[in-house]
Amino acid sequence: MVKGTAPSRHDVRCKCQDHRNKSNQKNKQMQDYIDKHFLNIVFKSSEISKDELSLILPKYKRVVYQKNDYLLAEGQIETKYWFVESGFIRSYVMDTEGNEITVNLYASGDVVIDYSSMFFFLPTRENIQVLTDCVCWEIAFEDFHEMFHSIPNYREQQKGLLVGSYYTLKEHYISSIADEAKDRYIKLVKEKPAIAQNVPLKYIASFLGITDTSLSRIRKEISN
Amino acid sequence: MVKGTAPSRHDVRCKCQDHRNKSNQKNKQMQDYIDKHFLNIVFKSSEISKDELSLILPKYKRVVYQKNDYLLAEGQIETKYWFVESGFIRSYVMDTEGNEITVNLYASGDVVIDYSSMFFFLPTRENIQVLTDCVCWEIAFEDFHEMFHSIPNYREQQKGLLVGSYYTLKEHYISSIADEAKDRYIKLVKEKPAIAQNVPLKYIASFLGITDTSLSRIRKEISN
DNA sequence: TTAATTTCTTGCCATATGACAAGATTTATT
DNA sequence: AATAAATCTTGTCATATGGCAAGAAATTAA
Repeated sequence: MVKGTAPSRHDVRCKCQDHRNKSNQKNKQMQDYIDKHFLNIVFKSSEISKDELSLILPKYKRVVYQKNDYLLAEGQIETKYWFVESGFIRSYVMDTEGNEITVNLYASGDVVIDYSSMFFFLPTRENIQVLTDCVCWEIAFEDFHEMFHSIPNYREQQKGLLVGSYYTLKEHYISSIADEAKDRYIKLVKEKPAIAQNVPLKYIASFLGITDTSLSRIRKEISN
Repeated sequence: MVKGTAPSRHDVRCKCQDHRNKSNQKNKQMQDYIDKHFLNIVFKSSEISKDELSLILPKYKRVVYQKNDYLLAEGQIETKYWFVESGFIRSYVMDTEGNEITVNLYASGDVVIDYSSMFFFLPTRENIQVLTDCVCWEIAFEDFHEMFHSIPNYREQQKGLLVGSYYTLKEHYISSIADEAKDRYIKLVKEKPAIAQNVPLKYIASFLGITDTSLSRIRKEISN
């Protein structure tokens, strides 16, 4: 988690364009760049080769956000998305009475994206706000789109992300119907301990579909 | 809706392979085949051309299911998916106490698919059961996969379906948290009147995350 | 047509969770 | 360090929904 003197998001650009040519020296630099890259972790379980990575990684830009910054606000059209390297992020929508409903909570390794806005060019309903200072890796939709069609392994990997998001959402939804609040909270603590420990209770409660009052009581009950 | 003397699902195969060659006569047949094809409706809002349709449509097979048939049962790996032409379908999972929880209800024009099973080759948690006699258009995963990579317009269209499913699920989930049961039911009646009218109350109730008792009371309240 | 299922409604009571508000505790700001 | 703000806990009471069970209504089977 970056604190205090973190550069503003506008200063931070990855200078990786330089790396893209053929001398051995540069190849070695690229190799090193890939190995040390945070996204190496994200991509390494896919079929994507080193050569492909050298095309893909430079498209991702390291960006630092400061607490309370918005990655996206209601009404905007999403033209990029993010991988979280460090920090915590929430997304929320407003219900008819003006309450903020937490739709998702993100931590290191997660993908932050509003698929429907990005793929359908629709104004988003979601507000995506950084809860602590954050380091993210951002990619523009055009770059994503170009690589999605030109690099089959990237396409498969990204399709996997989308399906994974769908799966996670469905499991969460089913749990919200089938399990009672206490069990949902226990599940969250087990599966996402970092979030359970670092995100304010009211956002977790809303994510679980209950009030902060209820969650506080549940916590008390569990600790006994 | 097909009834009574409907042929069993095993008899029904589309004989469309025959259409794929070049004589004018055959071209005319193909044109006619495309124009009258149910899936023409599904694809016509995409960028897919007639030529591409002549490659795509023959991969979809017309299948008839009879009331209470299962398209997919828990533990199986999904190797195909369906478009619904007519009839009503439910998908459900079992919760820890053995209750059936309706995850989705499908009607004409909908896509029936368990993305996570199909794309990750995982045994599904879902049971997909036909509630009335049904006509569906089935496509095998291999065919989908081949066309997904070889026909960019098809890929975009199918990506759109996936994103659309994600969007629908998210809206439904948000509604389950933000709106009370009565409003959710009213929304269903407005957005999917065919389902509200034709699917037994207990499945609708479960889909809305409440009991049939509650939904019955809500109905009464609304009618007053 | 009659019987057997399935589906839907309704009453009674229990309970999980919400709404509101007051304090306590922790964190941020000056 | 002092003050302010945000976060968390806890009490009281209200209410939406669940669990169970009985009966009515509709659909299906014999």
